[in-house]
Order: sequence, then structure tokens, then C-alpha cells
Amino acid sequence: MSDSPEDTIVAAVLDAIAEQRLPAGAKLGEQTLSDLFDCNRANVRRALASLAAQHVVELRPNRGAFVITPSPKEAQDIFQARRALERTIARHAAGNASSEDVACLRRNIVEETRARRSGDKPAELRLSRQFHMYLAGIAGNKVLERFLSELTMRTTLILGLYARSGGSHCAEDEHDRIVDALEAGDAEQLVELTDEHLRHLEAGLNFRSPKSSSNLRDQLLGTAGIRP
Amino acid sequence: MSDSPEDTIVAAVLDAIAEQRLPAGAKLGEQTLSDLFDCNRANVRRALASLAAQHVVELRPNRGAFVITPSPKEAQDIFQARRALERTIARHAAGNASSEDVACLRRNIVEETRARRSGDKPAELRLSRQFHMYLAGIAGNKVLERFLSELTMRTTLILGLYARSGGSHCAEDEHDRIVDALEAGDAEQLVELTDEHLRHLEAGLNFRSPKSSSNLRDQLLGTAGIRP
DNA sequence: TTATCAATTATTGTTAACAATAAGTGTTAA
DNA sequence: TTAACACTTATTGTTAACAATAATTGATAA
Repeated sequence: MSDSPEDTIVAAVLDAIAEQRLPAGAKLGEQTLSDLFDCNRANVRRALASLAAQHVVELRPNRGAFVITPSPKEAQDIFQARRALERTIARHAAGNASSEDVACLRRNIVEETRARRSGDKPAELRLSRQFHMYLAGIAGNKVLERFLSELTMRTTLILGLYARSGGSHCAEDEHDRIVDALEAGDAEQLVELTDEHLRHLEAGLNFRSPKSSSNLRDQLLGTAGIRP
Repeated sequence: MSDSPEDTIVAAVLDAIAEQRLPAGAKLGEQTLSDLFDCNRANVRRALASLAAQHVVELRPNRGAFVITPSPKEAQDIFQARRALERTIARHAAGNASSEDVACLRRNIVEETRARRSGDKPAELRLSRQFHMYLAGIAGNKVLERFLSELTMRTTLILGLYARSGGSHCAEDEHDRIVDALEAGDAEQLVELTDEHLRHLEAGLNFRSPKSSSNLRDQLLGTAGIRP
């Protein structure tokens, strides 16, 4: 069970991002991490190099490591890539899903709605991401699964920056209808629903007012809609 | 022009793989690399961590870093993923290509056939890969571009392991016809030609007799088709 | 001759100390 | 009061020495 310290750090950072505990732009100091996971700085450095290679973290020379803050253009590229990957995943998942898979996905949806209702945003984000990754697992292509893992991570950061403040970012029942199509084995519909789902998610973004977190100003003065 | 030593090493390793100078399974010793690029081992280690995160290199604890040797299943996953990515790339490239792009691609094809005719395999592989990456550049999606870059790299390793010994692995004129469709702006045909092209490439593989290079036996006794 | 074991060698992993750089703080002068 | 400057502090980058592990070689015994 005990991974190498490097893997532990990478996993912890990714988990934290997936639950929006680490916002875009957050600094990942070497000392801080080596204290936290008590290991030496060499391991921390390797972990950060890994995260940087996955484009989840940015290394600025002589400055340190920071969680990336995706630009609007990058956000667009990421959604385009997600559609390409997830359409393919959907097509292959359609023929592969067992009844346990379907049951597991439905349980996931129940938990997700519960989290949404109770206002537990971190849990909601984690579960939503888990839903998409579970589908990728059913498709059975490790390469697509890993690419999607990276993109869902970056999507979480995008949502943290550009999500429209008001409504929640997923139509209530889209995941439900996706599982319906999966259970029915209707590949074409599954593909279409997946595509639509991602388009809706993207349509819910607002690039006008990025919530520049990890900026003291916002954390002290609040994020009220008034101009500075 | 002078990158960090880490980037230099990463680029050099990737170039070497792209030209099949580094075969699957090759060992990348820390000392060797730090001597070669004269830098300290810390930089080498970070470079190897990056390459490992890209799944181009495998880190075995206490053993060192080795170029990955893709399994048949991985090869299949990689080609499936490539089709998903390159179909999308093709669709978006169709509308974006300038006449300079077309000219540049045609020049690339000329060089490629010349390399094939003269039996310069490293150049042929590099140019073929360059062709696909150039198309990705036209599509203008950095995320897809990076993913494809990783997969073409791994494809080169796959070809080194499983390419049918006889014929060359690309139908002579497929790249030509792809550029024709691109020039005509015919997105649908471009997508179909790209898909076919990748299927032909995959069909040219033979998983029965992997050329287990970086194995002294083969390098000394040759790769004659006789059973050991 | 073959197999097992011990000793040597080479390579990776870990640690700490030091240097270089950037950021923050306080002082001084206009 | 403000701006520029020097100084202090914190953080990253580099290096070398040492420990731990694996591979190789040679020796010994069946």
C-alpha cells in the first residue's frame, strides 16, 4: 500500500485539485511539501517534474511550482479534446458495460445529486469527475483513460476560474440519460448525449470575470460583483 | 537558444526515439546522461521523471530508466487513440490550411519518398512523424498536438518492435491523397483518408515475432528468421 | 562441469551543505 | 510623503559525499 513518496505527493496534489482545494495559481513550495509528506526535497522535485509534464503544474525558474491557470483559449482546446476522447470512449463503452457497471454508475449519480443538494461542492466535483472516469474505464483503453484523467483535472481548474456564478454546471439529469443509453447499448445515442453534455458544460463558462483566486484581494474583499 | 539542461535531455531522448536510434528497452543510465550533457545527476533525474510521466520511459526502482516496450494491447490502444485524435485534427485542419501549409506538406512528402527510396529509415520515420505533427499544428489545438506527439513517439517504438519485416509500412501515396483532400478543403474525405491511413499502418504489424532489440542476442546473431 | 555462494563493482537513492536568486522590509534622502 | 537603495529573509538551484541495492565476477564444492 505504501507507494513511493513521489507517487504519494502526485496523487495528493491531483486529489486536491480534483476537489478544488488547490485553486489555479496556488504555489507548491518545496519545503512545504517535503515537510508535509516528510521526505527530502529531491522527491518533491521529481513529483513536481511529473506534474509539470502532465501540464497540471507550471515550473517557473527560480520561482517555484504553481498550479496552472488555464487561459480561455486553453479551455476551448481542452473541451474540444475532451469531446474527441469521450465520444470515442462512449462508442466503445456502449458494448462493454456489465450490469454491475450500470449499478455502480447509478449509485455514483445518487451520491452526486445528494452532494449537489447539500451544497458540498468538493464532493460534487469529485463525483462528477469520477463518473466520466468510470466510463473511460469501461471502454478499456488505458491511453484514452489517462488523457481524459489529465483533461478532467484541468477542467476542474477551468470551472473554478470561469464557472458562471449562479447555476450549477451540470444539467440535473444528463448523467442519468447517459447511463440509460449505456444500459440500452445504444452507442449512437450515447455518443450524442456525451457530446451534448460536454457542450453544455462549456456553454456554462463565462470568460469575462475570471475568479482569480489565490489572490489575497478576492479572499479579503470577497467576490462580490462590484468593480474594483 | 540555450534551454535548461533538463529540456535538452528530454528533447534529445525524444529525437533519438523518433529516429529509432534508441530502441525499446534501451537503458538510460544517469551517469551516462549526465556525462553526455555535462550536467549533474539531479537534472538527469528530473528529465527522466518528465519522460516517465509521458510514458515514453519506464522507471524501475533501484534499476534505472528504460525506454518502454509497448505490449500488443498497448499498441492497439495507442492506434485507437490516434484515430480518435487524428480524425478530430483532420476535421479542424480542413478549414485552416493555408497554401503555404500545403506546399510545406508536399515538400515533406518529397523528402519522405526520397528517404524511403534511398533506404534511410531514420529519416523516413522522422519525416513521416513530422507530416502527422504538421497537420496537428494546422488544426491549432495545443492539447491534441501534445497528445499526438506522445502517441507518434510510441508508435515509432511499436514499429520498431512489430513492423512486418518485408514491405515499408506506409502505402506510397496515402500522404499525397491526404494533402489533396486538405487542399480541396474536403473535411469528410480528409477524415476518412486519415482513418484508413492509420488502419493500414496498424494492419502492417505482426505481433508474432517481436524484434526484441536491446537484447545482445539479436544484435550479435542477427535477426534472421530462424527459430532460436 | 555445473550450481551455489561470496566478494567486487557499478548504479541508484538519500541526505546535507552551500550558492544563487528573488522577495520582502526598513531606512534614508529628496 | 514618496522613491530609491541597501539589507535581511526565504526559496530555489547545485553539488558532493555517503548509503543502499542490484548485477557481475570469481571461487568453491558437489
